[in-house]
Amino acid sequence: MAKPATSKRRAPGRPAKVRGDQRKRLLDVALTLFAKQGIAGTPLSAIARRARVTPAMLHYYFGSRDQLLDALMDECIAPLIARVGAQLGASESDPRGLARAFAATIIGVLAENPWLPPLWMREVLSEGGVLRERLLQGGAARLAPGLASRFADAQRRGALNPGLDPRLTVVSLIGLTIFPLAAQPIWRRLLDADDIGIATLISHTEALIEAGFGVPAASHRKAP
Amino acid sequence: MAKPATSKRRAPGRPAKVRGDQRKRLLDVALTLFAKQGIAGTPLSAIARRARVTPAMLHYYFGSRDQLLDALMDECIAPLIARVGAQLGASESDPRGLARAFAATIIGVLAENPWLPPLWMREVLSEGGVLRERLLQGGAARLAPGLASRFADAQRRGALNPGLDPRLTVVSLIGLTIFPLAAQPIWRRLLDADDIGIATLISHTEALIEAGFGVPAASHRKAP
Amino acid sequence: MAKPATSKRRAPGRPAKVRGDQRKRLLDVALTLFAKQGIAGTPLSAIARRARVTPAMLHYYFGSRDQLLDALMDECIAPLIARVGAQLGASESDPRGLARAFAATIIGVLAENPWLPPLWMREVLSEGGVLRERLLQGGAARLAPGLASRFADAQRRGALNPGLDPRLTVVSLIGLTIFPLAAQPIWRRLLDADDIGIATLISHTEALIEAGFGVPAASHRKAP
Amino acid sequence: MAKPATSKRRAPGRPAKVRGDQRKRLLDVALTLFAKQGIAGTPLSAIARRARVTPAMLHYYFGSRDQLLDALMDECIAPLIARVGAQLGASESDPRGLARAFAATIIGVLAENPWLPPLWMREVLSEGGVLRERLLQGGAARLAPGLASRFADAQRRGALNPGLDPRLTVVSLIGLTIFPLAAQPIWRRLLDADDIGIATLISHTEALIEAGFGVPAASHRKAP
DNA sequence: TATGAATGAGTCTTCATTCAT
DNA sequence: CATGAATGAAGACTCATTCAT
Repeated sequence: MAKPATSKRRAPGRPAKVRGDQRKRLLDVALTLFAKQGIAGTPLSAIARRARVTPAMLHYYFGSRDQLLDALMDECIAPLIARVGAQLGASESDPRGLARAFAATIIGVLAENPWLPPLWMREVLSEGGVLRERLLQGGAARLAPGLASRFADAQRRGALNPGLDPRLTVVSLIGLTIFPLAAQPIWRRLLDADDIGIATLISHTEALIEAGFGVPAASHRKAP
Repeated sequence: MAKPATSKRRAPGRPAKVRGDQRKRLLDVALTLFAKQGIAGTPLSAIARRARVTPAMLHYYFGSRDQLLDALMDECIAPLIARVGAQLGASESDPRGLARAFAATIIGVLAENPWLPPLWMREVLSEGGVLRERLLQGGAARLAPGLASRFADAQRRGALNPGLDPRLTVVSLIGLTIFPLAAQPIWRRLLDADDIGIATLISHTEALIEAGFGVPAASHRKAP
Repeated sequence: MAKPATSKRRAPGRPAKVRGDQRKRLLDVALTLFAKQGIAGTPLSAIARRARVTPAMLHYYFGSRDQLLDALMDECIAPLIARVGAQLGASESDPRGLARAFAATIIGVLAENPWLPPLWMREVLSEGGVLRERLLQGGAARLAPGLASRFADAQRRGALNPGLDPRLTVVSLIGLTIFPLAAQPIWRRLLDADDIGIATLISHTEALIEAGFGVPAASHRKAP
Repeated sequence: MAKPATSKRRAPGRPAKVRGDQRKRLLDVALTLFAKQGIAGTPLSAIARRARVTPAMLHYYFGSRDQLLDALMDECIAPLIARVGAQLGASESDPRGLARAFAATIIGVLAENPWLPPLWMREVLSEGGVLRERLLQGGAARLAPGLASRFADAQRRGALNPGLDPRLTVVSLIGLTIFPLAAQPIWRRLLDADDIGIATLISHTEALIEAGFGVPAASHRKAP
C-alpha cells in the first residue's frame, strides 16, 4: 500500500516533521486507548475519533490495523526495552545491586510511560496477546536469559539467597516491578492508597529485594 | 421461559447431571478461550466451535454474552476467591508465616486452575477489564485491606521488615504469586525452563518471602 | 403434522372439552397479543410465555405459526363477520335504517371483542397485512357489495342523499364505525374523553348517519 | 464521526444534492415498504435490497433502525402534519365549512402521499405502534383538541347537529377521511371501484359532512 | 400429551478496509 | 493529503421449528 512514510514529495515550506508529528500523535492516541480498553476492545474508529481524524486516515498512515500494531511495537515499545537493556548492561555484577538497579530503572521507565504496564499485562502475558510474539522475538528475548545467568553465577559465588531459583528470580523481579505499576488503579482504590508515590514504591521494592535476595541472616541471628 | 438455567424438573430416567454437565462444559471451554485470547478477543462463535455446538446454544444456556460472564464469575471465579479467603482467615498471625501461607495457597489454587492467572491479569487488572467491576464488588475487596492491616500491625511489633510499606507489601505478595503463574508460558520459553515445577516455584517464592519480609540482619547487628 | 385436534384417544375420565379449552385459551392469548403488538411484532414465545406454556406446545397445537393464524381467522374472526352479515341480511331496506342498524351492530360486536379493531386496522387494511387475503376471500367479500347495491337502489329511489356515492357510502360507514373503536386509546387520551361510553358512541354515530345519509333538507329549510 | 447525517462540508465539484438525494431516496424506499408491510414486518435488509444498497449503508446513513424511524418522522411525516395544521388554523369557523375544509385538505394531502394512510393506521393507531409515541408528542396532539373545542362552540351556538358529540365529531371526521384512503386497495377491489377518483371521494365526503354535521331539518320543522 | 434441547436462518449492528475524488 | 461513500465479513441475538423422550 502507499505507505506515506515512504512517499516522495513534500509540501514546500512545510517542515518534514509535521507529517511525523501527526503520525506520532496518532500512535500516542492509539497507545492510550489500547492501554485503557485493550487492543481487541479498541476499534480504529475509536482511535480516529479521539485523534479527530477519519478512520480512513489511519489506514492512510499505517496501511492496516496490523501495521499500526507493528508501528506501535517498533516505535514506542521496543525503544523502551532497549533503554532498560542498555542501563542494565552497564550495571554492576553484585546481584542485589543489579536487581535493585533493574527495579529502579524499570519502575522509573514504566512510571514515565503509564500506558506500558496495562498493555504489557494484557497483550504480552497472555497466550493470544497481540504484542506477544512481536515482543518475544524482539530485544526482550535477550534481556531475560542474560539476567538469569548472572543470578546463577552470583548464587554459585554465594552472593545470592541460596533458596532462590536463579531463573525464577528474574521472574520474581519482573513481578515485583511491573505488576504493582500495572495494578495501580486497583490497589490504590482497594487499599485507599492514593498517598503512595513512586518514590515510596521504589524504596519499598528495593528494601524487599535487598533483604530477599541477600543470603539469609540465619547465622547472624544465631550468632549473638 | 424454557431457559435451562432456571428450570428444575427433570425428565425421568435421564440423570440430572447431563444438563448441568453440558453447562459446565461450556463454561470450561469459555474459560479456556477467554484466558487464552482475552474476553474481548473471543467471540461466542469461537467458544461454540470449540465446544462443538452452535452459537445459538450458548444463548440458550446463558441468555447472552453478559450473562455468560456473570455465570463465569459466580460459578468459577468467586468460589476460588472464597477458598483463598477462607484459608487465609484461618492462618497464623506471624507476618512471614502468613505471607508464606498466602503464597503457597494462591500458587496452589492458581496452578490447579491455570485459566485464572491470565484472566485475572487481563480482565481484572486493567482499566476497562470486563471482570473488574464484578470482582471489585465481590469478596476480593475485603481480602486485601485485611492483609494490609495485619502487615501494618506486624511491622509496628517489629515483626516485619521496616523498609517495606505494609500496603505495598500486599501488592508485592500478589505480584510474586500471580504474576509468575500468569507469565508461565513466557518465561518457560524465554528462559528455557520447562523443568521448573510448581513445587520449585513455591519453595522459591517462600524463600524470597522468608528473607524479604523478615527484619534484615543489618538492623539486628546495629541494635545491640 | 400430528394435529392433536384429529388425534384419536382421549384420557379416560377427562372431558373432551379440556383439550378444546386449552386450544381456545391459546387462541385468546394470541389474539390479545396480536392486537396489542401487531402480528409481526409478536413472537410465538411471547404468546407461550403469557399462556404459561412452552413454545413447543403452540406448535403441538397448531402445527406452525401460519396455521395458528389460520385458526385465528377461522375460529375467532370469521364467526364475528358471519354474525354481522346475518343481522344485516335480516334488516330493513330503508337505507338510513339499514346504515344505522349496521353501525349499531358493528359497534356492538367490536366493543364486545376489543381485539378486533386494532387487528383489523393493522392486518387487514394494509397491503401486506397477514389477515388480508384470508379475509378478502372470506365472507366479508360478499357483505360489502351487497350493501353497496342496496344503497344504489335506495339512491335511485330518492331515499339516499344524492351527493353520496353508493359504493363510497359503504366505505364511509365502515370508517365511521370501525375507526373510532380502533382509535379509542388515542382519542380518549388526546381529547381527554374517558367519560364517553359505547352508548354515546352509538348515538353519535347514528345521529351522523341519520342526518348525513338522508336527503338534505335544503327544500325543507327553504320551504317555511 | 463520519456520519453523513452530521457532516457539512462538500467535495468541490460535486453537487451538494447528491448526498441528500441518496438519503432522501432511502427514506422514500423505507416509507414505501413500511407502508406496505408494516414497520415491524420490514427488516432493514428488505429496504436495502429494494434500494439496491447494502444494509450496512442504511446504518451508514441513519445510524440505526431507530434513528431511521426518527428521520422518517422528522423529515417525512411531521411536515405533512404541520401543513394540515397550518391550513386548518387559517380556516373559517363555520363548523361545516371547517369540517369540509379539513376533509378536503386531509384527503388531498394523503392522496399525494399514499404511504401515509397505511402507516398511520398501523403504527399510530394501534397500541404498540412504533410511531405512536413519536407522533403523540409531536404537533398532532394540539390539532385534535383544538378542533373539538371549535365544534363544541359551534354546537352551543346551534350551528352543529345537536345529536353529535363534539369530541366524537373530530374522531368521525378523521375516520371519514383517513380510513377510506387507507382502505383504498381493499374497497377498490371488493367493490370493483377502480373508476372512483379522488375528486369523487372528496365530493362524497363533503356531501356526507355537509348533511351530517348540519342541524337536521326535523328540528327546524319542529321549531316554528 | 408435553417439553427440553438443539439449531438454521435471519436481524441488527460494528468494523476494517477500499476507492474515487 | 485527506475523506466521504460504500461494503463484506463477522458478531450478538432472536425465533420458528424439529425431535427424542
